[in-house]
Amino acid sequence: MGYSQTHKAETRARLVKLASAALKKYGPERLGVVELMHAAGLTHGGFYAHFKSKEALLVEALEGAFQEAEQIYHRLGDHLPPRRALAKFIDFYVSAYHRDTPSNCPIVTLNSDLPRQSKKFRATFDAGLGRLVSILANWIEAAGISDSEAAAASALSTMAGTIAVARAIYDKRISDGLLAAARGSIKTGLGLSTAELSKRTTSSKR
Amino acid sequence: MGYSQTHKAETRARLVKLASAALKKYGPERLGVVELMHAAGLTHGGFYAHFKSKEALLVEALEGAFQEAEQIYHRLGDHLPPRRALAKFIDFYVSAYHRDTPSNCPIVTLNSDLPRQSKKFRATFDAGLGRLVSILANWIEAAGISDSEAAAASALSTMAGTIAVARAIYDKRISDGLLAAARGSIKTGLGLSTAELSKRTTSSKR
DNA sequence: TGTACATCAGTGAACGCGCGTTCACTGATGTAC
DNA sequence: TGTACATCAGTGAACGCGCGTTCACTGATGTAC
Repeated sequence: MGYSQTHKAETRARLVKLASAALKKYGPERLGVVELMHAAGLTHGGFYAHFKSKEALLVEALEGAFQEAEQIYHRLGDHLPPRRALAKFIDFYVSAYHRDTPSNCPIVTLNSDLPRQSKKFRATFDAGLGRLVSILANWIEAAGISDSEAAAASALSTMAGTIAVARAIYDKRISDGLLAAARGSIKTGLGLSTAELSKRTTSSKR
Repeated sequence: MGYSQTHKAETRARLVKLASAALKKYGPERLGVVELMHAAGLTHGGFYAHFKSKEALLVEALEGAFQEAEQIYHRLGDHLPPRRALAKFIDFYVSAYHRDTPSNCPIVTLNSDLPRQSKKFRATFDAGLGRLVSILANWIEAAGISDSEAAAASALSTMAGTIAVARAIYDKRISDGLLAAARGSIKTGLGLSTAELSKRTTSSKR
């Protein structure tokens, strides 16, 4: 009866994925239903066969964005001793590459949009943020640093703020200096030794 | 001829001030011309007697927001030795009070909105941010810390990011822990001694 | 001092556009016989 | 195997609403005489 059973689910998944990228790039306000459907090769009317409303899509897209981030975090830190993982993560996150790649971390794009979003959206953000913090907190705890949850939250918000502000600065020299200073400051704040401080991974340069 | 010469200028100044507060509270998208004029006790049609467009208003409102911030920074740090000024500023900025007071710092509210705004708006933000960074950099330099400009930019973006994320977290205990951890981390990053670390000013509590 | 006039800040109805949402319809696909 | 039928993902015109902007008008205020 009708299309194959998987067809609709596939289209839906594609929409969520596209929306997730658009959300991180443009924010909730500028993510348009018409544009999204066009990007998926469909017309806008079909949208409501998949989602109850734009808001429902936003929540799913945000959830997807956080899940993707979790995967990246895990892939980045797995099979590394915790202090190495932390240093690598900081170098990866607080990088010129991340600054210049808009569709990346939901925290950076959305933090100042949040107070204006729906309760469900904010709750999803809250939960997703908590999961990312936990990943960092695990490394921090394993590295023998006390109060790991607060330290992780502090480190992550710090990094997100740095990227957001770095994107606002025209002068690339100043912006690069900001990034370097932030990397150093965050590592020092976590008590990472200068050995790890100077360590550079490939993903941190690009 | 017509109204007194100062009347129009006064109305205009009032509009800019109201817009500045609304901008910090709601962001550029949600700042409505109709609402603004109503808040000023006028009707929306009169708006264009004062401003060429909404965008022109936004730029002036943002400039006003930064000038206000500059004054606050100066008032806070003047007549204090630089290390004390720095510590006081960090305690003031990274506080529960600041987290719970939305219409305060343009950096926190606007950082993630910026990529979607006009070039003029972004340039105004860039310039304003630079001025705030300079104020911090002066204290940092006077405190004998090297690379003061980058350190100041790093500290400020860190603080703004912390507040933005803290606002997104529902659980106040976690959020408070984040703030405390961030204060410590920023101070450590700037090499402020534990003496200054434990120092508390009245404005930091509230 | 009083009156006619000119100015222009502010009014409020109306317009246009973007955008989320609705809805009657279509046509490709799978099922029943 | 082939034909009639039912389903439903997707179509595209249309609607409604918010919001920035325009514009003909008003009426309070200051100037000229």
